[in-house]
Amino acid sequence: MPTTNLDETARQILAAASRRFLHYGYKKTTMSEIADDCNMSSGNLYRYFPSKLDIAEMFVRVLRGEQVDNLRTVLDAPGRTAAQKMRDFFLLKFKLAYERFHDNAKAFELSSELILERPKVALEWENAEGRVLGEILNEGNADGSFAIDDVPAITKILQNAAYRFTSPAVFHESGEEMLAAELNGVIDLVLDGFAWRSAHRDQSKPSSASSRF
Amino acid sequence: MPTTNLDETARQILAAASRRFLHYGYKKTTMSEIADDCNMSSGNLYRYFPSKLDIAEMFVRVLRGEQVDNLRTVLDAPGRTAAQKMRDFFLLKFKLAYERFHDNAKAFELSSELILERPKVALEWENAEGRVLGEILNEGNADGSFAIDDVPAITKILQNAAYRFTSPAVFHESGEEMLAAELNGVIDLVLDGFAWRSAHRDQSKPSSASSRF
DNA sequence: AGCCTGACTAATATATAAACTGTTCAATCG
DNA sequence: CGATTGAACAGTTTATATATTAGTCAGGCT
Repeated sequence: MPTTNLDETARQILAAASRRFLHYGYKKTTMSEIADDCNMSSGNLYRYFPSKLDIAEMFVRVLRGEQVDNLRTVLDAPGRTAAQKMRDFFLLKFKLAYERFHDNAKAFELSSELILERPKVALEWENAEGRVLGEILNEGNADGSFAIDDVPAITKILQNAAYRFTSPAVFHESGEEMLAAELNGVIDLVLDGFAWRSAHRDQSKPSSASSRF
Repeated sequence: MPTTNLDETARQILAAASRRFLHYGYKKTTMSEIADDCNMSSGNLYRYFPSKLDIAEMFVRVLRGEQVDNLRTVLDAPGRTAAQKMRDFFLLKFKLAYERFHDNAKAFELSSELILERPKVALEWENAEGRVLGEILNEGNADGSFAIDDVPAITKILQNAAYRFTSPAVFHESGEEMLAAELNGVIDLVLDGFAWRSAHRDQSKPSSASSRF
């Protein structure tokens, strides 16, 4: 979600609002303040954004677009296997989330507020990141290191398994290094699961699938 | 944490408080009300519990003790492999957490309040459940179906990977069946990881361990 | 006409006062 | 004398009044 399709004035509003959101928090910045920063009246803001929440949504969309672009660079890293890229992906995602939310109450407030009112935005973001992850899996399939038949399903499973390390609510329990080490442990195990499936791709069904109650 | 080491009066207080906590919520039940239910003065409560929060803590300890006992029954299930028991463990844990917190604001409030003020209790609980899970892993090691060298470490990893399905905050996003299916997907993958490690137990190190950044 | 303004309103948030609750402990009871 | 009480206190929650803010729109400006 780039800012290029936005009006010049809209971009100015967004920039002013963003500055205040991060510095003073979402609830503490008023529409009048944003308007003053842009040398316009508060009423005029509504010619460019339907509501204050939509300004926040656009701000978060831009940030998250940048984050997805950032994650996408993992795909282009030369000399890395698909397995390594998968690990890079999750470690980078964890690092970005940790740095954004840890000891940054303002960013956390903005994110919480938006997700509470606009849950769809969070889903879109997860899907966008899932697409990048899916490309990594496809790459592994193509070079023969993976043997994943249902890439979207496995993408979801991986996101679920790493949830603990991407959920901001939990970042205060442990330090960054500790969490990163535990994330690596999960990834190790998942990769070994892939290795097993790759080695047994011809077999009909994994035995574990029949043992659900 | 059984109630048997408690004074008769303490048990009466705990029972009265528990009823009110679940029916009216933690914050809305007063010490006077609990005392009235027990035909005693509010001051007398403090001869049996240091504070209101300690009553809540004891209540949760009892509940969680029962839950751990419940999970432990998975261990005694006859004719189930260690892998099946591991799946049973997590599906049961998920089901218990879901049923307790989904559409039960009072239980959720009590749990949140306690964990906010007494984070240690949550850790103890996680460790107690981890011990049960560890026994399952040991069983798999003993019968040769697993090949886990560091059982406590793998226990932690499994708990991390299943975090999404045990964290009450997230239970409103999807339905129970959907979440259970996704949990099964994670367990499938983890079990395949175990299978791989079991088949390669003689090798020196997994290749994935050297690719961390 | 097409933008833009700023007073206006309903709704939300803040500040203040009143009421209540967790906890203590000197006095009372058995 | 140990067990129990309930008034008293400090801290918190709730209720109320006041102020601010998001969003609207009739009118002014270019």
